[in-house]
Amino acid sequence: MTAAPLRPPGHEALLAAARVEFAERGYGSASIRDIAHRAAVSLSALYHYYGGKQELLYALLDEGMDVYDQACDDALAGVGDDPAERLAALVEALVRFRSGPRGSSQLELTEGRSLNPEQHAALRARQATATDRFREVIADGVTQGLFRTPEPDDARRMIIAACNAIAQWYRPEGRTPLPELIDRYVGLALTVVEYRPRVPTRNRAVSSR
Amino acid sequence: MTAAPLRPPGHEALLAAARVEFAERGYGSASIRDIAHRAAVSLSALYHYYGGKQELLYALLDEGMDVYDQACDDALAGVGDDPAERLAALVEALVRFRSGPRGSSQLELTEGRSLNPEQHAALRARQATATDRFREVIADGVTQGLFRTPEPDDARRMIIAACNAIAQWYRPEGRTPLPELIDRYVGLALTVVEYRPRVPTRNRAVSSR
Amino acid sequence: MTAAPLRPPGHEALLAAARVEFAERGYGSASIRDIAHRAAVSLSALYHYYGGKQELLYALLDEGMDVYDQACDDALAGVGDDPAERLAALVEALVRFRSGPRGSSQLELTEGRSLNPEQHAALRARQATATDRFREVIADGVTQGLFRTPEPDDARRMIIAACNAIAQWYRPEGRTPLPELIDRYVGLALTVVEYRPRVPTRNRAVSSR
Amino acid sequence: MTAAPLRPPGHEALLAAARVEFAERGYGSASIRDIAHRAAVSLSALYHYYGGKQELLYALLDEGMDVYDQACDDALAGVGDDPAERLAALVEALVRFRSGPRGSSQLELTEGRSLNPEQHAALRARQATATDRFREVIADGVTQGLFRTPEPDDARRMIIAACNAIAQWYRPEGRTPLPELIDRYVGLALTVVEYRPRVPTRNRAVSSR
DNA sequence: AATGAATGAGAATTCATTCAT
DNA sequence: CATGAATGAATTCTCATTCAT
Repeated sequence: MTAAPLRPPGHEALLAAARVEFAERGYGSASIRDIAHRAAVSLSALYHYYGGKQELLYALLDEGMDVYDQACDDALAGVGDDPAERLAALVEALVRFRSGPRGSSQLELTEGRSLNPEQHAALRARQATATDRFREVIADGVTQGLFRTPEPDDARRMIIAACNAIAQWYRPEGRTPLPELIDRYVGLALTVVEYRPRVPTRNRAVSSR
Repeated sequence: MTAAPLRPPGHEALLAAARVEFAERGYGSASIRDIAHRAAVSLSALYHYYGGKQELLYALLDEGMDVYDQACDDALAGVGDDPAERLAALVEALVRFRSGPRGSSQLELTEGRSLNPEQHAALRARQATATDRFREVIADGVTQGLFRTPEPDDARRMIIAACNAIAQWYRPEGRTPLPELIDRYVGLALTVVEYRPRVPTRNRAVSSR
Repeated sequence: MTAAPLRPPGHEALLAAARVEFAERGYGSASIRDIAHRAAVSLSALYHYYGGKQELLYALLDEGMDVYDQACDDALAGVGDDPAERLAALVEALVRFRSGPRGSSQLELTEGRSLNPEQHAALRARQATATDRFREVIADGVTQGLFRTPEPDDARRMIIAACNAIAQWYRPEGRTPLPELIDRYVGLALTVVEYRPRVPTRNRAVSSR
Repeated sequence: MTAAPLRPPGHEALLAAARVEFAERGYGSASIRDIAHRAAVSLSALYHYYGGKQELLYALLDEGMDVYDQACDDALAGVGDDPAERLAALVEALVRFRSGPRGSSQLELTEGRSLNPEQHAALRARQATATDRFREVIADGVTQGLFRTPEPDDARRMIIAACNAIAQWYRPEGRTPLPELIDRYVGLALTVVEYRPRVPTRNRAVSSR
């Protein structure tokens, strides 16, 4: 006797197929038949698992947020309190997400409009949470005098927009290795917030005498 | 006496209506009936002017590029040779475009996929031209030692992505006046390219003695 | 001052274009725009000359009957009273017509249904006249004992059907020269009516002694 | 207990309705809505069964060929080797087909142009097979000296054209009983090929002495 | 006389969804 | 649980025709 999988076997394939079709054609032009076909699943099975096209899209976007949230949490858990370190961790998580399969389509950014109001609201709440992670880290840095940017909101938007845009041009088979890409975007982010590292404590103590 | 418009009167309304519908619902979900209705034009008239839905989208995106290209040319014509000045001019043009009605939807970025291959290629060619304007200015700045960024490509992508993203959140009726927004994004752009102004020649001459 | 042509210059080209389009696509699938385009005539000009699609079709079929009727009259005028000679003349005229450009499409046979009742009736009246020519000649032959066929109606239908069918397979650029084709179909027609030439009177009188 | 029909119940009605509409109006002028309506079937059901208008036409023509082929096979199976007998059997089958509901419209002859190239080719291949049946029988008769026609191809075309034309004028409710019609067309066919029955062998042997 | 612009009616077709089994 | 058949609503688009000039 084997344990039943939590989700039917078709789910993963279905979500992957939906991601491809929605990304390639857009929600409105994508056909639910093609999605089922691509997933090698009967149309009826799709309707058995999901309530309809919209719900499938929502499940897709929601699962993407799951993955991204988890990645952010993991990244932050691995670093200390330093705002620069934390910002770097967030940027790394976002760059990894945007350069990977789950985030390579900007479905969350563009197809939220195709959800019904409740789904749309729920998605935006999750997105706000994701934005807040950046906002808080940058605010911390500013408070501590490490980030000198006079416009933290613009800086945050710029960083996130830049990372999101990676999905538009980055191809994993290209010549830029991911670690190098991460380094560069972390560097850019720190530039944008105008990061000025603290002078080591010992020196300052000395000079204060 | 004013020059007669080159295009029939319905065109402007039609393109405006199409922009709204495509932006709100996405190409696939937008109905050509609704577009005609919104433009207060008969469906037949729409087909009289444009060959179909795709062609309407193409005309829309193409006209947007016309406006943007013109804005860039005008902006560059008003400044001198200094790379920082020129970059500032380009950023201003892009911010203005993205915060205005023509560029407030990111249709060019997301709905190019809905064009046929020829249209898609034509659009991408125009987009490449637009990108090149930034690339050249940044390259100039780097060559002259004014822009210290080690990764001009990433810097360029970041600046453009940030400006593009303005369309996602900026509302003209909001509290940020456009000139201030421009100032901030110009500042961010110069930060990103790590602009270091040349020391004025006279001072340097004096100190060199 | 030159005499104005009875029909505007576009007429011939228009009818020729209509014949091709109707024959290739069928009345319902043919586009009046394509016809005008093929005739290098503006759509408005077409409507200026003809009342509409149906009227164009009628003019086309009517003109075809003009040509065929004329051909039959000419053929009969060239021969004497002998039923076999007259039948041969009619067959020749029909074979020539069906193998030529005007009759190469069987529009009169198939697209009469697309005419309105009055037009349809008028066309059928002309077709009946054409049929009667054959009927009378065959009846003469039977009366005179030259045609032995017991079923003159079937014989007539067979001859006409066979000649009409030429349009389906004959190609002028093929290897069968038209005169030979005519000979063969005349021969077939005489076989079908079971033609038995009269024995010359003098000989019979001599032999009867 | 009867065998379940291989095709859904709507198919028969749909094909019959399509035959009527296509025959009365022509492919291009016939409306798929009217066909569905006449068959008392929803438009969606029609599309569920057939891929579209063209496919419906193809199914119709193909089914007509099925019926005709079967009729020819049955007719030939019931007679011996004698070319005259075999020709008579083929003529009977064709006259029966053309005077019956399946063949009363000459759709195969006129609307093949409305098929796509593949369908068109497939149909023509079947038509060629049907033609070959006549060709072979006539060739046999000529070889055996029974058919004296000097132009077997023309004779064949004439016979087939004449039988096909029956669809244009024959009405089952008319005064000609079908068996009589068949006799007359068999007689005509034998006349056209110039059939000369073999003199019974015994007599010839006797007389040759 | 001649025409380019405009249009309303209707065409084929697609699609998400439901339902009986 | 799972599915194949069935469907109504909506979509894009074409076309013969008209009309103002």
